Amino acid sequence: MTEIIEGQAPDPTSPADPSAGAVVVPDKPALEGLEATWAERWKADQTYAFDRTQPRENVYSIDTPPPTVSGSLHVGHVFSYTHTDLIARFQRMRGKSVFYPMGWDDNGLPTERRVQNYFGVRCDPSLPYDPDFTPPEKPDAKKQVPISRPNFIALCERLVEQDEEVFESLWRTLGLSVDWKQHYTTIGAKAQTVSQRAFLRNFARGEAYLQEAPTLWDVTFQTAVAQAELEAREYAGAYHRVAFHKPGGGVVHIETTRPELIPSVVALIAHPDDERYQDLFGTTVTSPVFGVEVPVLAHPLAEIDKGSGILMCCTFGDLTDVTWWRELDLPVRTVVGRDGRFTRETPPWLSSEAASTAYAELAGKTTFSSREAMVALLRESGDLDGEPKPTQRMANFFEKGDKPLEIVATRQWYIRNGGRSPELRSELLGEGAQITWLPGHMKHRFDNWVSGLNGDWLISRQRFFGIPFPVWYPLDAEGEPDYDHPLLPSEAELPVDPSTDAPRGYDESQRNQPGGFLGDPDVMDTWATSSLTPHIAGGWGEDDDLFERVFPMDLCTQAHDIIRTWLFSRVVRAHYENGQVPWSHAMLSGWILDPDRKKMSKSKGNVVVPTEILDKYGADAVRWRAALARPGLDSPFDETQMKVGRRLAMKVLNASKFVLGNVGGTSLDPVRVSAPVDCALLARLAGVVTRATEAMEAYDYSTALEVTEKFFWEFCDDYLELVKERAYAEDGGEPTESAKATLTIALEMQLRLLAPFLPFVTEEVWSWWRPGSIHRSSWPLATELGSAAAANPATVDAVATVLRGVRGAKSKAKVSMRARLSEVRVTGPQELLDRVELARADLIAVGKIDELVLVAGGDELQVDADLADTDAG
RNA sequence: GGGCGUGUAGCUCAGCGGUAGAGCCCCUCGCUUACAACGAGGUGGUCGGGGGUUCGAUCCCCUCCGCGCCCA
Repeated sequence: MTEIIEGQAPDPTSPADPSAGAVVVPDKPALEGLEATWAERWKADQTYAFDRTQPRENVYSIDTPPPTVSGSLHVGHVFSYTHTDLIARFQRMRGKSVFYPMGWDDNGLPTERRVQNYFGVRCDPSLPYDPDFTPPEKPDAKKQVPISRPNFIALCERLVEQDEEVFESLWRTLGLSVDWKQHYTTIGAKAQTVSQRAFLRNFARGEAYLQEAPTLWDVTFQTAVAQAELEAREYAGAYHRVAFHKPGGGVVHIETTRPELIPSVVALIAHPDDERYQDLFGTTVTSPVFGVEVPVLAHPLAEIDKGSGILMCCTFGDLTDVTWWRELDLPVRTVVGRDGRFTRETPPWLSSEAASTAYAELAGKTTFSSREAMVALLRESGDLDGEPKPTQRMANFFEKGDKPLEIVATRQWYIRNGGRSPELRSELLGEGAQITWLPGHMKHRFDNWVSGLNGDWLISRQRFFGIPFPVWYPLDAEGEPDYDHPLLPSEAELPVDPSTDAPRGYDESQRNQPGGFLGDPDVMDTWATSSLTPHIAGGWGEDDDLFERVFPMDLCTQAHDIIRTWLFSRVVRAHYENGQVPWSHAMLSGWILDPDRKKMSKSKGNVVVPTEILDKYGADAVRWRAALARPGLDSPFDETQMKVGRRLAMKVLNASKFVLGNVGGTSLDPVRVSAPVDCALLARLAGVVTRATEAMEAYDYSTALEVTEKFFWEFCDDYLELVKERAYAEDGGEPTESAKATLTIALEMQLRLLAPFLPFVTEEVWSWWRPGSIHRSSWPLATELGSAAAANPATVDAVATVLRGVRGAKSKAKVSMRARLSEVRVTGPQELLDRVELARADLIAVGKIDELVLVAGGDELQVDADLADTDAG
């Protein structure tokens, strides 16, 4: 008996060994329990271990999205991760050493909130690290204990570990062929070091910079928000028609949805072509209530046909205000603070008695309350024309927030992403063109996003749970920070946390002291970390030998909604760090929609929990359904489809039981295949192998499954039925041996074709008589079949047509398939009749036909049958 | 408003220049020694509407309509 060493594919072209060991076929094969059995075995055997001794050309490496561990997974995730696994398994069977790591995204807001609630703590970066800290025994969400950032991160890691176990178990049940030894997290020391090192290099090369500028600000989360995190939503508001006063008397009306910002007005603006305001351009007007003098200016972004055509620019009400501020060189007049409330102190430009009295009505209020107060003031002064008219306006929201974003001037870290540089934009578009997009049209989304960028990538967040910036600022004698000369660690010192570590040359006692230092309190945005997943997973800077074997990667897979974030940001970082794209292929999966074609989301309550569906139908069935969803196409979730996948898995078990158990097929030697119809079947199979292989090579897993599955059902329904009698014959000699060998060869090859899709059931059957794991065996080649497949596959069709005709006749006569037929007449062109003749004996036996007559005539095969008398009626 | 995609049997989807396909659903029959949580057979469509190119269009071009996503 031949032992096959793991990792070494059996050589199917060698003469089949009849001694391939005992065939053990269960009496009643079942799908239940296969996931548990094989997931455990694969883990123990390290079936999917990455062989890092292989050179780059023998490696296939994959960058797959690290799931947010504090979130929950739904069927959509299960589908798209399956798509990745189909490719991974195919490449592994093609002989590649597959680098398929799994990461956990435990960085960012969702985890932060979960830790706060779970442990009853909150992060206060100003506190020192307490090595002996233990969280409160009875967490009280209302009395959260303040702790240092390192303590907070330690708790996050503790919690995340539990989440990760649940996730890993789900992925193992689903059969993802991940190498679990390669796993990483986005908050761990490795990710911190990589993120900080990349940041230091970006800074050294001038790609990262610190700037005080108007920033989109979420008042709920108290943090800056990047362009990629915006979501435009309809927001109920009202147009207020408000009078500004001309110097010589008379008024000009503007319409605004945000009258509360009148105290911060810096100009009125109309379109340069707007006839109505030509006389006003270059003059000044005074604001109602506050009496502040502002210029009337012209700018093409003002829309002539919207409202009165003229509007007020406040710094800052929206992003257009930022453009005007920049392009028209306007002053900054900030009234809304970071907490979303109007500043308590009266701003200097409102120093007149009337203005400061009026402002007192707004100070300290939320934008909502101050709007009411402002409207009252306008009514009082008579500057509100008519009543506010309700409207829906589009406002920018943080995708996780529920209040419209404000714009405040803050100091933030940015990475240049082309938003302010046409040259860089075109370089990045050029990088996008290097990637093979699957499907191709997804490139447009990338191009559109890059072309539409209007500012650099804001990477700092005023949060706690994230990767800190490795930066301190020296404090001068007055205790004022010098932001122009940040203190940086060396790469060897990484990772650092400036909230607890002191910069080189200082000690902890100098923290926040005049002449001392100040740690940068901010953390990196979660995308700033995950933009480096190929580097984190690939050991960049720590294990360069590994990195060179896996980078640039072959494939990135993800859903299409994060092209603008995750995909784009990785292109930016690899462009800077490696001067190339991070992967050659990007495969975008669609979404799973609920039956009403709405995207599944937790808030809608239409999420299908993956564990339920896996329990109910089995992993192979769920994977089968996932494989039907082609790259980039959304597909509605339909449970009835899972049943079809389950039936296929069941059929694999039963057909295998027939071939290996009942018929007792063992030989894989194509030389034993002699009957013409058997050769034709193998010829057809050779064609299937070729087409399935081409499809898989083109990442078209759906087509590969389709052609394989179609053949499999025909194999079961037609061929297997046709040769049943011959295969069962006890002293059938060569014809029987031919049938048995054909059945066995075809089954074995089909198992390998199906292995990426149905890893559990194919492995189960493989284990009945083949050594090793099917997942380390080789992807089939048409040439394995040799001359046995050198026949015309059309014979299979001709014979199957007759077989179906015979069945149809019996079905029409409403008799059992076992009923005898006294005579069957087949008419058709001679060429086809010759093919039917090749399987005469099989047809007679399986159809229980007394006499089979072939009559030339007509263009296609027609079958007529007479029932034998005994069975008629 | 701009961009991308999509509209084929009741449902989910293939096909993309040469007489409409699959699975599910539905109907009928059948327990035949792989499979009754099964098998066999069958019904079902003016390929979104309208123009055009072509000997011929579901497929190519134009236009309109519906739906989805991305960006304004």
